[in-house]
Amino acid sequence: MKDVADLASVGTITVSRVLRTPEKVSEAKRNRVQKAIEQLGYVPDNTAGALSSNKSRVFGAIVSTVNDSVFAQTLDGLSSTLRAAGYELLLTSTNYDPALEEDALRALLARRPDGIVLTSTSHSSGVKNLLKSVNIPVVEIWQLPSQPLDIAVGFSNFQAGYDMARHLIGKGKKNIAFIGGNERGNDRGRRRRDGYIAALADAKVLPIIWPSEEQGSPSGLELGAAVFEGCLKINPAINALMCVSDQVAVGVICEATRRGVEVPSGLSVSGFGGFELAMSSGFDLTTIEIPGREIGVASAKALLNPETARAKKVIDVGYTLVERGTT
Amino acid sequence: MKDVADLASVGTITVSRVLRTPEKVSEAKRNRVQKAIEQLGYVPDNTAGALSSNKSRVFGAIVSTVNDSVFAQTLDGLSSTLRAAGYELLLTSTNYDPALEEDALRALLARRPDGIVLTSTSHSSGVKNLLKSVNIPVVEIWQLPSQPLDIAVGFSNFQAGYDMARHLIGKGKKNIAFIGGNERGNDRGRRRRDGYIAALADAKVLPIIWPSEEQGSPSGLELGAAVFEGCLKINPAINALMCVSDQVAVGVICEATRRGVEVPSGLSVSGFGGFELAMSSGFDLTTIEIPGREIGVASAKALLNPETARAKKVIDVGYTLVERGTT
DNA sequence: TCCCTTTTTGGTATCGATACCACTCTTGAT
DNA sequence: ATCAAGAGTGGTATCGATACCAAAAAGGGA
Repeated sequence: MKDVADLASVGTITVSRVLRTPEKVSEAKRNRVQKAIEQLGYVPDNTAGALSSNKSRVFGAIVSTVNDSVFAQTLDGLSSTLRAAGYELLLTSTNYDPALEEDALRALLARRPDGIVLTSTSHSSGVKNLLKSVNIPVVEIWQLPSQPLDIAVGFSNFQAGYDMARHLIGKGKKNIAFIGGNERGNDRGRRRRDGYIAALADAKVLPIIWPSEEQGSPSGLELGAAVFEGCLKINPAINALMCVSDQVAVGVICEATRRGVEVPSGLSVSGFGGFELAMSSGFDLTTIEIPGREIGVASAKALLNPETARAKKVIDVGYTLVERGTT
Repeated sequence: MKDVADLASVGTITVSRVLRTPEKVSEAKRNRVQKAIEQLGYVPDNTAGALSSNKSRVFGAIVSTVNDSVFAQTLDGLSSTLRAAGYELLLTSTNYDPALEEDALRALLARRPDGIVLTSTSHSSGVKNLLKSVNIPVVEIWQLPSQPLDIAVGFSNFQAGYDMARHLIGKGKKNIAFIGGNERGNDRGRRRRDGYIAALADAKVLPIIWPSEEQGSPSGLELGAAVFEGCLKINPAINALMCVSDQVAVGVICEATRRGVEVPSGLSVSGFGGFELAMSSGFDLTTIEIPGREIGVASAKALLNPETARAKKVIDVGYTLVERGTT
């Protein structure tokens, strides 16, 4: 920076201002500085800037996994929006192990981020204390806790489950089973199921849940395929399956096609997520579409503008029940 | 840090050593320092450390998209391995726009990473110059360029395409079409196609490629479904489809099931990628499995240990042709 | 013309860690 | 007992930017 300043015959502070607040520098000097920067191939050192200004221009994110297409969309929206504003994203994944969260957080905080994004629901007291002590914006995403730590961006899984169940009931189906959602640590799926239970209770219909909590089960597509040997064999009266995810629903549909079961006349199937899988014309799946990318974008805005976001506390991005051919 | 040092009655430098090189501090002082750290809830400031030691303990990654499940696995492997070694990952996505790469790189370099991971193939001269001037390890992943900038970790798309085509030929299929892989900027798909072409040439069979370069086309699952109205209508003799990706292959299989076309007796189908989609018992798809996570892990090791990695220059993680029921 | 306000500019201290060097204290061999 | 080698420890300068303050330059009204 000194070199640039010398070449442009200005003080170092003026170079700094050209980069951070160019409007405060006269046009003549600004141009001279910019030319010098280009000529020397100068790349500013943000670590030094972070130290002196106490602003790192970096945000940290702790996700349970990157390995999920809707999470990926969220990350994408988050990262693009932050980058457009001159910030970067420091990414850490806990691989669904809540015990790693505190370690991961500590490591992130050592990099002095200007804000943190968390995807997990419940936090250890160590995590809460750490977050309290640093006093930076914290955004919890993908769910709407009743007591957000700071700011929350997401949608109501319960309400979405409720709406989908009502949709199936409205189609005249009386024997509706809920498939999946009993994995450890996946309380988003559990809330969808709770919504389903509530909707059926309101309609005075008994809920059917498969697999039960106790039994271990395959997941994703395989679970969908297993439904025919499990759930439907036990209770052949079932004529609608409300699946915890699109993957499960696609598994059901593929297996139904193979067995010659007509969808939706013989069996209605609904999914959840709005992955590419479901949107594709190949399956024509009725599902709940979640604006994954928008969650990322809204979180980024909340981080960049914590005061306005804190006024709302909870930002509901909503969801869309998309009715297609499988119900 | 001063506070910790005072509380433990040692010099600040000893506190630093307890954190970075604990083996160089006597056990008594080390314990005292660690107690003081805990008592004060001290979280070290890495931005300051980065400034003085010229080591940020952060690596940068520029990916074309996070929104792809195998890329996601790679990121996962990368991030976990780095974190286990006390490093973090600064993630940037270019959304498949090569023009953004230089901007993204400049922004990353401002954070003084200890190394960079790139996923794109070809780089502008601006990018090359920037990378040359900083003198840190650079790892290009997911392909094996003949002239790597520094270190490359990946596998040969060409060879994989060649092998799969040979597999289909070995199954006695004579009219094998290659489906997809003509998207702009996706030269990995193109190399698979080149491998296919080479294998057919060796076997003295004419290649059939659909859709052609010129025509726009849907992608993923939809492309697979469209094959029946496009490719197979034009040339009904085709009895094997080698798809550029698992998504396309699954689209083909679903549509085939719907139309009552028997797989593999009437039509063989192969995929590429080894996504969850393909591995699931629901489809039983013959495919090339790519060790996505391993690419991430190997890249992390290369970054952490650039000297040994540079000795190899190119690290081939290979792939596996998994023969299942669709061929 | 002069004085006051506003804009533009630069010097210096500072952020919090580590590098470098110098020093003390062990330990073991002669 | 003496010395050399090595382990353990601390003081001080330093990394490269920005904050803070002060000063200079520019504009504007009387």
